[in-house]
Amino acid sequence: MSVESITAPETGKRERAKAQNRDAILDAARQVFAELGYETTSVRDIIRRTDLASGTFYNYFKSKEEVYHALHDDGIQRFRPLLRAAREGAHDFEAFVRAAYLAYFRYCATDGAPRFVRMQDPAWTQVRFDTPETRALFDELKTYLVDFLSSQGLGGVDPDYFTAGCMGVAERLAERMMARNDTGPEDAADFATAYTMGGLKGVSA
Amino acid sequence: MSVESITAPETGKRERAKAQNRDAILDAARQVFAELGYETTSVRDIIRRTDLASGTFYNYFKSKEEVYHALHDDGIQRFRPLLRAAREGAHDFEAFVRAAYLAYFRYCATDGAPRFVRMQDPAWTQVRFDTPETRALFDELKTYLVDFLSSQGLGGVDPDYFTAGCMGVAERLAERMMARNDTGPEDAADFATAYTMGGLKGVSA
Amino acid sequence: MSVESITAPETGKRERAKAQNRDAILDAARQVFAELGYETTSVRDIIRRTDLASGTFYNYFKSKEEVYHALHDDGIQRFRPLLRAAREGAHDFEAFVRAAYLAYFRYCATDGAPRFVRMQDPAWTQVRFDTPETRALFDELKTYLVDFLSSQGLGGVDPDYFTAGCMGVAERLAERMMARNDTGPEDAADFATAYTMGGLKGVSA
Amino acid sequence: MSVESITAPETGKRERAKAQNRDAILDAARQVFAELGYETTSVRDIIRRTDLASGTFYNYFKSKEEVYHALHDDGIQRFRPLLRAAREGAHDFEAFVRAAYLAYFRYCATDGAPRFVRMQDPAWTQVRFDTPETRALFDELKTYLVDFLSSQGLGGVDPDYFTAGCMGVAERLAERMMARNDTGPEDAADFATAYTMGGLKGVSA
DNA sequence: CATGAATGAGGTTTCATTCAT
DNA sequence: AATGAATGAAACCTCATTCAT
Repeated sequence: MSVESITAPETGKRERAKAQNRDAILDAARQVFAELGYETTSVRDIIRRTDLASGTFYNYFKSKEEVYHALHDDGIQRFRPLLRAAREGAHDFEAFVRAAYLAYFRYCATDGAPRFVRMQDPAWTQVRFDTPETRALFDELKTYLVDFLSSQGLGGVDPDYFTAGCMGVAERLAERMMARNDTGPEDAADFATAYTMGGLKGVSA
Repeated sequence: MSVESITAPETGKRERAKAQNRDAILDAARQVFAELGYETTSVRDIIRRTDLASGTFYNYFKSKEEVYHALHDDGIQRFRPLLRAAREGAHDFEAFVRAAYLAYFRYCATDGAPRFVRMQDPAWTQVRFDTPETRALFDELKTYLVDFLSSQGLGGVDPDYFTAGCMGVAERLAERMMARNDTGPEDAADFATAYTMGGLKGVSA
Repeated sequence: MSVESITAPETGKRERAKAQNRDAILDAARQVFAELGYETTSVRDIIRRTDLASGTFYNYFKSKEEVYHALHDDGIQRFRPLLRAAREGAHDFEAFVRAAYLAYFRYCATDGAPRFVRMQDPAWTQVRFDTPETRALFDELKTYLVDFLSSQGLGGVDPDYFTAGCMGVAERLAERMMARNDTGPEDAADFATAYTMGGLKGVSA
Repeated sequence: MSVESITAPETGKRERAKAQNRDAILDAARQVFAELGYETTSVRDIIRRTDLASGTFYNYFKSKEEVYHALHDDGIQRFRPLLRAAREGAHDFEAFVRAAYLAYFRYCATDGAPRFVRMQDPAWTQVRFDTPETRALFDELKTYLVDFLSSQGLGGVDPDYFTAGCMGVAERLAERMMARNDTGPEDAADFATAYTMGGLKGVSA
């Protein structure tokens, strides 16, 4: 019996299989949501993409909504460290803003469908849930922004609206960035940073 | 009662009935979508809210998606004249931006339905379709912005990103505005305008 | 337009079809319950015996239990007039008792499975629900018995126990009668009447 | 105790554990059947009430039906010695009848489980299986009754019907006894004995 | 022997849509 | 044009049972 098996007695085959299955379901769900859209996707569609049996789905998730949330929250949990790193690496406001936007656009470009979009003619469907994770991300960003603002004597700016404005810019630019071929995360981050720092004056400079 | 109704009473009644039925379905759909969310709502849920029979639905719409689009596009069609009016009444860029934001926030405040949102604990679901109408609105806004920008010698600004940024700001601020009690369309329009014109410098001025 | 259509405008094809379908489901259910037993039977088993589609079942009944009740209550409703007739035709207690037992045993012998019994090796299952109809039958019988008892100055007999005893005799004898080949409703009614009137003394007389 | 239990102390423990597990399952089943009714209960419901794993169930029973039978037959096996005792303690027919009824009503009052009844509003469901045990009980009772009858020169009484009548009276009175608050096993036994010995004449005496 | 996750058949139920009235 | 019952595909989900650990 190895030391390993003492320190991690729970990591037997069964546990590994469980984690693998859960991940297999999440992966399949990510794909199917991206292809069919959230609404059109059924639980069957998801499990058909795995080599698991239908009943197995219900050992891991209660419903399609629950997988969606898990996926969504996973996404946010992967992004939050990036945001935190942007915060920690940045020593002035503009550097933070740029790093945060860049992190987000890169994340969107590389990470599987951050928003599950059915990109088929004639319509795509986008579903957004407001979960605790979503709100926590919003709040984390707000905190960072407020810190910088108050350190610069800009306490008068409405922090809620400012945070919302930044997120709106990020979301919509990400959407355009991914629809276009002539531009990537760096361009988008440059634009978004200029817009956020100086508005029209910033972007036209 | 008009002459028409005497000579051909059936026709007038019928036509009125037809329009009434269509409207009844749309009204019911608006309510139900708002209550249950788009996904959860079924055609049955919609017709149950009217005093029509299930089959009658199909005399007016082919599917739930079609009603949704009709509702959505109706919303956009109600908004576009407002945007055009903002354009026509404005003689400089900032005046246009302000008027456009104000029109949008007022529209959201009074006609909350276009973004069928289920605001139930603990999550809301927002579904957005990308329809020709949606794209036409985006393009109309882009045209207006480009006109102003080029008239000011700012042709170097990426019009697609700029439009996207403005719409992102509008959408997210609208969301916050409706969630908060301490602020309304005017405040939101002031903030959005300042953000769009001058970014952080604008909003902190 | 005939007089008929005025007096019975509701009796169109549709109404007739509805009644037929309901009956078809009940008939199928009666058969299947008798063959498979209540527990083993599924809603699918029932509709498979009809030429209706699966969904149609749910236009008529909410569940297997509901069909069962309908069937059960139907049975009781068919029996109650027989009991009432026994009461009305009888001028003394013993005549009533005999007529009632005979009606019951005949009813059991002819009417489709009054109790749904799976008579297969190695076990049968008998399910009994206690519904308002069941209780109403018990109460009706009790009323008749009490009337006769009090008219004979036998008010001291516990009417609840007496009624229960008679029903117990009826049920168990019916069961035996149907399991045996050497005896029929008349014999069973004779025996039950003798038992009820005079107990051991009665039956051995 | 054998040498075995010294050299292999595990065996004793294991055997005890085995018996305990079996009993745990039976106890859980008794509860769940009583609460949910036979049909509604699933094997999962039963094992969830124990601290055993689902697979363990199948080391002891093949199916829900088998547990049910075990429980049912257990009940009958607990009752049969009481019936035999009634027989052995009684020196005339009436004494036997009274002792048997009393034993049954007491048994029902204390050991309600044998007739797994779900007494929920508005209906209860009673399931009865006809097993070899059930038939053996019927036959044992019939034997005793026949013995007494023939010893009294009453061979002409139909023993099958007579036994059935007695059992019907017992079952139905037990049901009423348990539903009522004003009466107990002794009253019920008195009534049943009077009914069985003298019918209406008996109970009104 | 106990465990408990995986299995997948099959049950329940909903629902968009059709079509006879 | 309105009705609303019938349809049956297909969704959801449960469950008894197996079997690797």
